[in-house]
Amino acid sequence: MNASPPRYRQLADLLRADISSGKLKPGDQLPTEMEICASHSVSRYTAREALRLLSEDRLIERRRGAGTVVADTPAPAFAQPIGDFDAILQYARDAIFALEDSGKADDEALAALGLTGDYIRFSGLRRVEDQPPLAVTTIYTIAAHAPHPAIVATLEESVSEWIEREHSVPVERVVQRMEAVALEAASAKKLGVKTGTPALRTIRRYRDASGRVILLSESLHPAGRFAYEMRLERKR
Amino acid sequence: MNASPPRYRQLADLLRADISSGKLKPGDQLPTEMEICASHSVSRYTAREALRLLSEDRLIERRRGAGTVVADTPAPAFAQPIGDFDAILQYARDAIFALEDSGKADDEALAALGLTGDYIRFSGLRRVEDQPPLAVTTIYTIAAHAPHPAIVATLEESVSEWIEREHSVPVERVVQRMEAVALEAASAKKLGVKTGTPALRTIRRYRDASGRVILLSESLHPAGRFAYEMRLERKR
DNA sequence: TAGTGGTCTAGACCACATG
DNA sequence: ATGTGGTCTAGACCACTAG
Repeated sequence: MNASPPRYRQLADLLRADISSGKLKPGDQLPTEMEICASHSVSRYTAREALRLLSEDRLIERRRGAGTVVADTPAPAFAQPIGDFDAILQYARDAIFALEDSGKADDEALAALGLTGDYIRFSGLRRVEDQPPLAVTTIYTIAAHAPHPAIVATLEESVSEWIEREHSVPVERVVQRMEAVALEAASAKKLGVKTGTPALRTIRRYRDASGRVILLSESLHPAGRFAYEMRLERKR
Repeated sequence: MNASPPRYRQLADLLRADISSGKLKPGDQLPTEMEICASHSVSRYTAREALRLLSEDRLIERRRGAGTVVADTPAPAFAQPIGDFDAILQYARDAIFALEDSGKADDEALAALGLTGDYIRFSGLRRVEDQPPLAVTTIYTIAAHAPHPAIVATLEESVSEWIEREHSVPVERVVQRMEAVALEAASAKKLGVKTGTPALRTIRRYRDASGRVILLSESLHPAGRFAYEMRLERKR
């Protein structure tokens, strides 16, 4: 005999059915937590757990003070178990960026990355204590919003977070690109490996609402020191 | 002024530090919820929210009655648990899998990939018309569910989709891992590049509900022919 | 059987969004 | 000013694991 699923899951399934049946369309308000408590005779905890499930599946979006609405993007077959945007910043928080050099970005390098305009370059190493460096990283920030090098050198957060906070320029979109390359001499030397060693090249472009590239980071992770892992769960 | 983060987040960060510093190693027991409540003077809700964060990051595993342990997957400090399922499948749809060889998988190869049991191996090339091959790909499928080679050779969908459909074995979880490697002679030859050429190595493990690996695919994309791109939008 | 994590209730205060 | 979701407390019972 199967035990019946917990109430918050049954409740989530009811709400989910309202969404997938079209009774609730993208943008529509869901009942508030208190309304759900009353209408289904459950405590707020149970209602919140149900809403959390839908939220993890990206079916709804919740905003304090504003309420809960059906998300625009309809349900994919697979859902991301955790918040994608914050997760991408995880690496920036865990591995410190040891600044080695900075200055105005030269036009040739910018052109190779598809950037035009004035950018400031910050070069350094990603590392964790007592370990060989994980990567050489170069960050280009739009000159108008660039922090002072002394600030970057002591930053606890990522540079993109600093810019968002200090200049109130929200990052709307991040595109990350990964490919294999051979390390050129300069990067290889900094990493303590031979020229030509394979490396995972990761480029992230952070754009604001107008599509302008606020920040671009390029990291070169030598073979064996870094692997990028992502996990996908099938949603129920 | 920055508001301080909620207590459950601070608590999660403390526990996270114990794990990434090595004070708690994979397999070690974490304090129980009640111990955390007592030692940090928080309610059980707060302790549980903290543990939930770590659990979502796959840093710990919790079992009713047994307790909480640090997850085996070591130092995922730099393995980012994020993903976009469409992005993963995009590649399988665009590039056909040209089967070249198949047979029983040998134990040595399986062991290197962390697999045990009977698997069938399918080896081939990923390509698009009139282009040099994008990758050498090897697929291992659990023997009990393996399709006949003749079926694989003409498959329009991915092998994992075939297995799901034919055997009603739903894939519950996919983990994809990417890193840089140097190509060994055999793969380099098939791709028409020199031995030692850098390549992006992509391994995907498809698991069913019980955690068993139904299918594993390994692809080697030589430098310059393939880039993996993912796009993240800010919510809220 | 004792102790764990999973579920659930009934309260409370707060930050924030909207009118 | 009102109401929302976010955080937090202090209880409770249950299903399950392990000694």
